[in-house]
Amino acid sequence: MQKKSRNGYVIPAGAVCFSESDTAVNPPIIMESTYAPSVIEKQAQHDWEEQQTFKAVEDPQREKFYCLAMFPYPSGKLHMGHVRNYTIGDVIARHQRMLGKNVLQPMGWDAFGLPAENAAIKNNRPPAEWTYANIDEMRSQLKLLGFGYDWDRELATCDPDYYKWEQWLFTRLMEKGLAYKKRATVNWDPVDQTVLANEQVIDGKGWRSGARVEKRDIEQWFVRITDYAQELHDSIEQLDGWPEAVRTMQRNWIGRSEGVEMEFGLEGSDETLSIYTTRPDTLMGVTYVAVAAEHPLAQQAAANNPELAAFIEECKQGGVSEAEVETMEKKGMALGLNALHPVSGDAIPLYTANFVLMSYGSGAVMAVPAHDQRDWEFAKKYGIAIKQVIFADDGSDCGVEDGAYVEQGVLKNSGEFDGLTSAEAFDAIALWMQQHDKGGIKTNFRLRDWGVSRQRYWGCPIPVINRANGESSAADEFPVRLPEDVHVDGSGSPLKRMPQFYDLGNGDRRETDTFDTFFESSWYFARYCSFDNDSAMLDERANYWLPVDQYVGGIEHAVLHLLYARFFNKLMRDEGLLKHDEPFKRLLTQGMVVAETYYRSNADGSREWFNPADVESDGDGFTLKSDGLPVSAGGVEKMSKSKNNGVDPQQLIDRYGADTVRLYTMFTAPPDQSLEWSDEGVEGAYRFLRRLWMLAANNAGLIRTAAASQDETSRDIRRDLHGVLKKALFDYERQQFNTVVSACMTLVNSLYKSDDASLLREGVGIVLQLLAPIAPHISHHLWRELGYGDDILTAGWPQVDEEALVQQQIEYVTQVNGKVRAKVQVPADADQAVIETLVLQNENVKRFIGDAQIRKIIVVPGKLVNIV
RNA sequence: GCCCGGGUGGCGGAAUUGGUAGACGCAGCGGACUUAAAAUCCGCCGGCCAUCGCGGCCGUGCCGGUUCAAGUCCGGCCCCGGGCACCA
Repeated sequence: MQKKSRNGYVIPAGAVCFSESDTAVNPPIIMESTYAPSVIEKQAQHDWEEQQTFKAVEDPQREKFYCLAMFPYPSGKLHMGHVRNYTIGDVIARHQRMLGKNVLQPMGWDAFGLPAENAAIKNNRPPAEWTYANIDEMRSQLKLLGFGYDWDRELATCDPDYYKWEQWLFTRLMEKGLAYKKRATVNWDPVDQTVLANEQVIDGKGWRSGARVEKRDIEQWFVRITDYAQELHDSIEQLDGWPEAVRTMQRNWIGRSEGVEMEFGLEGSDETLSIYTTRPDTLMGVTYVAVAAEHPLAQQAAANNPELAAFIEECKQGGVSEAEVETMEKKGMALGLNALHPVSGDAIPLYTANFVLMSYGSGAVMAVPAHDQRDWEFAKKYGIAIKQVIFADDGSDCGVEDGAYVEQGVLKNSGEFDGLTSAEAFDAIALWMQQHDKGGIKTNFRLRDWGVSRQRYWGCPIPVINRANGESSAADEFPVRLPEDVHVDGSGSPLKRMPQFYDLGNGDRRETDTFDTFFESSWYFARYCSFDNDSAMLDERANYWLPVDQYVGGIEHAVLHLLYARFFNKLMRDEGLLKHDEPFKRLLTQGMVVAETYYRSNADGSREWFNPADVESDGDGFTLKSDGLPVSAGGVEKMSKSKNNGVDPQQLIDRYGADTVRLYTMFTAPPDQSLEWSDEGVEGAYRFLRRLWMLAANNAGLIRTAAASQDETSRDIRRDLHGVLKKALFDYERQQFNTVVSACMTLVNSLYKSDDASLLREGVGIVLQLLAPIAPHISHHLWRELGYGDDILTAGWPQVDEEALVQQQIEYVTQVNGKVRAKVQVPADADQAVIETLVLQNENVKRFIGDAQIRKIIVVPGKLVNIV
């Protein structure tokens, strides 16, 4: 018996809980009455370390499960986004472990990157030092959160033992012709005399100098991802464990299209201009052809046309990002040259335009103003003819006076192609091109080859030697080690000033560019399997663990990182290093962690941002706690240093413990949605864990000595218990952990109403098991303390007792004309006729039917009746 | 500009995928306990109307449609977020 207050509610029993009737046989069971996370978490983590619980060992006899969360960039301290990401991963890993799988969950560091160089400039310390210090800091924070990693496999991409293998692989790609050099456009800061990342271009200006950014072509290394475009496109089909949105984004990014390639003639020349279009049916409506500003034809025409030369110069202004190119004002200028229409032979004016990209296709596009909106606007602006050749086949309005008609239809004004539908014309024109030796059907991809050269220091050196004779050859020793003792001042890569690095004698120079950091993150998932192999990139162990069964990471990686990793997997497969075709079986893209922002505007228009913790509401506005003066709310944004709206996970762990932080991040939003921070919500999560603790502490004696006896009320509670359990197990399967936590709360609430020992033992056990992946420390502790067993992680997974769910009476929601009018109790075994009779006897139902004729009665078995 | 998501109470969210809208939690209000506060426990909690506590009408960003039945499906808009190839 537990102690009860006068009104019948359980009161905390102090440090000693005992079962009065059993004291003679069993000594009182001592259990701490207050929940002290700092103590039990340290103890649980100690137990796991001592038992080597999370050490992963290959075992072909057991079903494996490889669970991976995207490794962090070591930016300083852990932020809430990390906590969320790694909690989701750990919940899945622990769940699978409890299901009996042989689980691998590793952790490492995506350690190369731009921020280390910026920090180096600011602190005047080498990037390596800053990076390794951050890794140490963040590792210890991850450990405090109790994540079940096999730390033996930890890796950092800036470690030569790691990056030497990607250097080696790159030289293999060079041998296979999959890596090549070509000129490509970068952002150039004319003042700082340095290449800028897109992120460093703000409104077309350099972030430090403020100078107008220019486009500049330089020699760079590329990897032929386009050779794999078709396979990367087709195997998206296999990725049925990925969110549909991500598969669509990847498909669109690769951008497979069927079109026609055709040769346009050039007036007064034997040369031709190759043009690709997905709308060959509009061919007879072409009224101009546009080429990129860097196109040889434009350059040529500019030679004796100063006005054109000035325009081409103007096109060089601004950054290279697609968002910038696509949103700027569309401008162009006639070259004074004509192209010749491949079919009619008519002269077509050539223009150069700032929206045509040299790096995409042939750098030339045919323009059909009548049937393309951008072409239409351009034609209106420059007084170019608009010739309609497609008309609606149902005779509906299809004029082009107010805008382009972009639908498919029937051809007119198209000579021999008149009368064909768009689809027929596609084939007819392709055939015509083929017969006249001027082109034909071609599959095109939007995807471009992967430019991997970066003119930066803190990255993996590209293992290439640039020979005195102008040729490039692969390095033959690995690693090509990046010097770590350097001074970074922002004036370009220090490697370019280090002859001891690049000067190989005889005029041979080591390449000073480094790899895109996506290079490192494209294969780390595989290296975890063969982490200690010093003689090969990968080994057989990779074929045991891979593919990754569950990958977890931010939605912002939906295209680039995931596409490059898929590509690298195929490269490694074709190198004979791996067997499987795809690296990630199942993917969970988690949402961002966001919080309210607050600011004051400075005189110069800039904003000073205040942390939400320092702001309070005064009813109709917000004030800063320190001075009581008003601040403005800036809306909910992703937690960031720049908006000063971050919450430090460390402080929360110190105050509430890791279990509360983990529980809160799982409970407050489903994993794939953005999570809005709330301090009160954390308080609520903590309250729940304390409540669970008290339930256990108050009933420890009952639970430990439970006998199998149950009364009637217990049967009802047990039915609910197993109903909720069923839902929770379903939610685990679909990875909706917020409702798993809800289920646990519901269970604890109903268990508080019972003093049936057997029910309490079963119910508390189920709650602990359901909670074990989410709040592992408290579950680990109580499982042992209440005598369920030694280790909850090896105790199996709870099962629904279907017997317990059986009901005598079922409540039918009864609608009249689709509106709920009653809830009627019906025997579980009633047939349709009985259900209808019972339902029609209900007073409220009768009232709403009145003397209306019943047309139809719809019965959804076990649930609902609708009387029409 | 292009591609992909998302809009449900005061707030975070739930609704087993077309079948009771608002589970669970936060905040708030009322009560119990306390000398008091905190903690804890109990109750109420979308809006409007009505009433003995029966009950009714409206309600899931906006407009329209399909259906016995729509938060869920279809068409058209509005707003917010993510990505756009050198941030990671």
